[in-house]
Amino acid sequence: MEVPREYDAHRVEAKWRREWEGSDVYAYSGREPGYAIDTPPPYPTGNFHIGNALGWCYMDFTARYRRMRGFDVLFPQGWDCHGLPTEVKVEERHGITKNDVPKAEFREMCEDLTWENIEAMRATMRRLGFSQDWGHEYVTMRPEYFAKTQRSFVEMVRSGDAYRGKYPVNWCPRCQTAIADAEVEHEHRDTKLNYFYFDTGDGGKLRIASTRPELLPACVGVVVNPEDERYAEFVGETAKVPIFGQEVEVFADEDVDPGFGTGAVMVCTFGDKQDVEWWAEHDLELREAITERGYMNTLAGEFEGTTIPRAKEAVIERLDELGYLEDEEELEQHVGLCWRCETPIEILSTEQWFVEVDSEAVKERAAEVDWVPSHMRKKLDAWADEVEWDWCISRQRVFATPIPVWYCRDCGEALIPEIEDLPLNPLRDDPPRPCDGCGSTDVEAEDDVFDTWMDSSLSALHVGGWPDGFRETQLREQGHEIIRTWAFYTLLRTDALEDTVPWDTALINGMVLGGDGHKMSKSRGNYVQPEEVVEEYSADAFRLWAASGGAPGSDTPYSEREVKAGSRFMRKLWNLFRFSAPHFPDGEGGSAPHFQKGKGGSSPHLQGGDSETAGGDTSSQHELADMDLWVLSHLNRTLRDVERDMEGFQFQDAAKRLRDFAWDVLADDYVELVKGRLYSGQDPAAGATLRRCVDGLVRAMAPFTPHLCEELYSHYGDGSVHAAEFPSADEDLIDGEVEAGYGEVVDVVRRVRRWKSEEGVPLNAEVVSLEVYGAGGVVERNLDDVEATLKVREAAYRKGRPELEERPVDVDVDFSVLGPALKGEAQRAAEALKADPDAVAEMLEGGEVTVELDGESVDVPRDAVSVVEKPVSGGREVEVLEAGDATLLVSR
RNA sequence: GGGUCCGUGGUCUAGUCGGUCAUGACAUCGCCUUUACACGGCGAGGAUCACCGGUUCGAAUCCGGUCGGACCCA
Repeated sequence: MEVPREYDAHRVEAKWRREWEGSDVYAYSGREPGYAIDTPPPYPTGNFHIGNALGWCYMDFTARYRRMRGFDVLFPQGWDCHGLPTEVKVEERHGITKNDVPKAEFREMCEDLTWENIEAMRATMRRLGFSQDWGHEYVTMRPEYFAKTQRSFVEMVRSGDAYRGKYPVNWCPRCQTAIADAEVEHEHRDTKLNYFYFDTGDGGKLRIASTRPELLPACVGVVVNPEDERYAEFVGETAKVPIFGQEVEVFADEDVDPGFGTGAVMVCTFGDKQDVEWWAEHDLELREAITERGYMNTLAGEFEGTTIPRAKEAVIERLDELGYLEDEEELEQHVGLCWRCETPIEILSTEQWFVEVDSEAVKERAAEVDWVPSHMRKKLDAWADEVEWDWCISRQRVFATPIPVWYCRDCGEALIPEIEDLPLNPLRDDPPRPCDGCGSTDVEAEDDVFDTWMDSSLSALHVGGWPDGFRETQLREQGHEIIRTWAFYTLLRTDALEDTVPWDTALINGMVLGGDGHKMSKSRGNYVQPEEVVEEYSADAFRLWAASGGAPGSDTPYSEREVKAGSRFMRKLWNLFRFSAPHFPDGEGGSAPHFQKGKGGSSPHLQGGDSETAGGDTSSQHELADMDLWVLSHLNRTLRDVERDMEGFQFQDAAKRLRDFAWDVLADDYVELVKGRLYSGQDPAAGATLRRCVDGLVRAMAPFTPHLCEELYSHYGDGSVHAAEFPSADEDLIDGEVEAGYGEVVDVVRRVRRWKSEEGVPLNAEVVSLEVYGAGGVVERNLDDVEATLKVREAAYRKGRPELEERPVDVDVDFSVLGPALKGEAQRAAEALKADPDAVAEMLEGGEVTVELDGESVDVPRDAVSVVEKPVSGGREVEVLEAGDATLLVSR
């Protein structure tokens, strides 16, 4: 195998990217067992950002791992196209507003922009090496998809889960559309609390405080706390609204905070959600003074046609002129804003379609899902408890799925199409039949469209095969900031439509933080683009950062250092492979050598070649050395733990384990120890063991660093590593005794190497003699390894201790024994024992161990203490080293 | 204001159903060119485990509080 000296990540990654695009390694074919991922369909902004990339890395690790585990993985990519941001971009780009051109033409412009943006994001995804099956891509603006959105609506109307009605909704005056609770953001704004009064019948004054005096024309009542004695006399009376003159009733409600303002509140339709509650509960009149465009209407009289902020100023001015205004004070207020344009929202009562929200049902479904990390479910539950209104699904926009409904002009009934009529656009298509109610053919098309979440909340259903049957998907991956929207709506819709859960597991990623500790965002300027990282380092290095940056769910600081560390590890693997490959046994294809723990008492063997066919071929069996068993135990222990980590989506643990094995165990210890045997050329077990370890690493790392591992694996000439089997642990080879036994040899070698380093002696300088005292039998029979690795002319194994004076220097106390035995005395007893190691040593030899505390002799359990002895060389020209329990005498 | 998570060497981080001496990476410093790798190896220094209190023989770990941060919500 010819392995180039340097790993050229850019060349290699480009090569395999091309290769994979032309192959079907990632294609889903429907074989069992299946593993379906409900990949998020991102909004096609054209920018696949680093936060997206983190989540996609998690999915890709899982997809690749599952494929190697034999699952037929469905890793599709969707695009959640509809929505206002694209409309706004299109308006900017063409210098128009959506009303300047026919809707169909505007929609086409939106589609064009969307395709461009999708292509840009696809390129980034490919560049990062994600293994989606592009044959299963879906695009929500395509009729094939939005027919499903429409169908889901029709089904939910029929089942009573969706309905139409006139209710107060959140309204954005700028976007001129209704929006859902989940789309309302909140912000602190400085405003003024205005104190003024209403005249009451007998010449009295009812003082109220309001932040929204411009809503006086919409005032339909005044409410006070029933306990508030100041206002007891007014309850049931009427008051006259200043300027506008309507008489409104004063009533009592416990929800009024007597401590805020004057304790008397005016109820307007609608200032806020509290108004809506009072309005509904006390059956008040509906007086709306604000238009859908955010201007005052005719009810506002002289203020008609002004904007809300201007009306506010003008009304305050007029109140002042008329002598009603008494005071103003600064107030920090919480304002609801449109999530998209940050315009303060209004609450208007309009005719809309709604989906019924059953928070309890959603929570029950959420409880059936396995959340990783588990606490993320609390976020969903908390939101479910908070939702106040049913989900308003109508939007007064253009670029969205049309609501497939007509309304009868004669009897007003809604005409809902049949499933087979879908997809359709009522503005373009003829109604399929006359009105169901009166048979009239005079119908009017609905020109509202659906909330985009109506499309995207079907993603799991779509991936799971709906409406042609539905099979739960295995994995949903998303960020925790959209639990209240996407996760919530998806659970709700899957429950309503299929009476089940959308996914087995919800894996939630944290935010990617910038250098300032805040979530990375363009507006903060703490932003790094994934392409930049890939350009400077590599996709694989970026992926290693994503894997090891933190546990899924926790926020992960982006760290260039981590990316660099990843590159360095990749280089280590490359060099490890380059060193090892020439020593791999000849004539073997892709299968790594198979090892067998010896049966019937014989020692473990390995078999060269293809394990399936070489089962009885004893001629190719080689006897494994202790060091081989040692490293194989470590390897298999690592693989066992890695499997557990991958199953639990703990990528950072898996990556760290593999790194530790590769670097600390395999490269730093085993490779150094095995060199002697490799160079002798007489020991096929050495190369085979090395092969097995390297092969296990290459396969196990493949989900994380697919390009590097594909390149390495290609040297075997056995196809794609991504079609290979994930290395499973051979439990028989995991043996703590083997690890401990040969571990002593490793300790000896490390200690002497360190000594050489401390002495400033080159590592390959010869050591004249080495005597090892007090080590186990494994060290005795592996002295050759020690000699070869350390260049020792002659190593000797000795029983017992060297003839050196040994002096007790310290006492080790085992608190897990001493603590329970002596309770409160433990700490002092330990101090007393440590103070006199000689005495303790003597007592241990004699039998009973006691300690004097306050003049009293206290018994100490023998196994709670052990004496630490230090050998003291008696003037000999040797160096005395400690390696674990062994004592080494070296001379040079 | 509420919820969730978090606060460990200069930086990032492991450990958190308690057991003396706290893990690793990056950075810093010292030594070493040994036929995979000097973008390497071997070492060294560096942490009152945010703070206060409690439980306990014993707390980074459990409990309560304080302060600080992030995200979400009001």
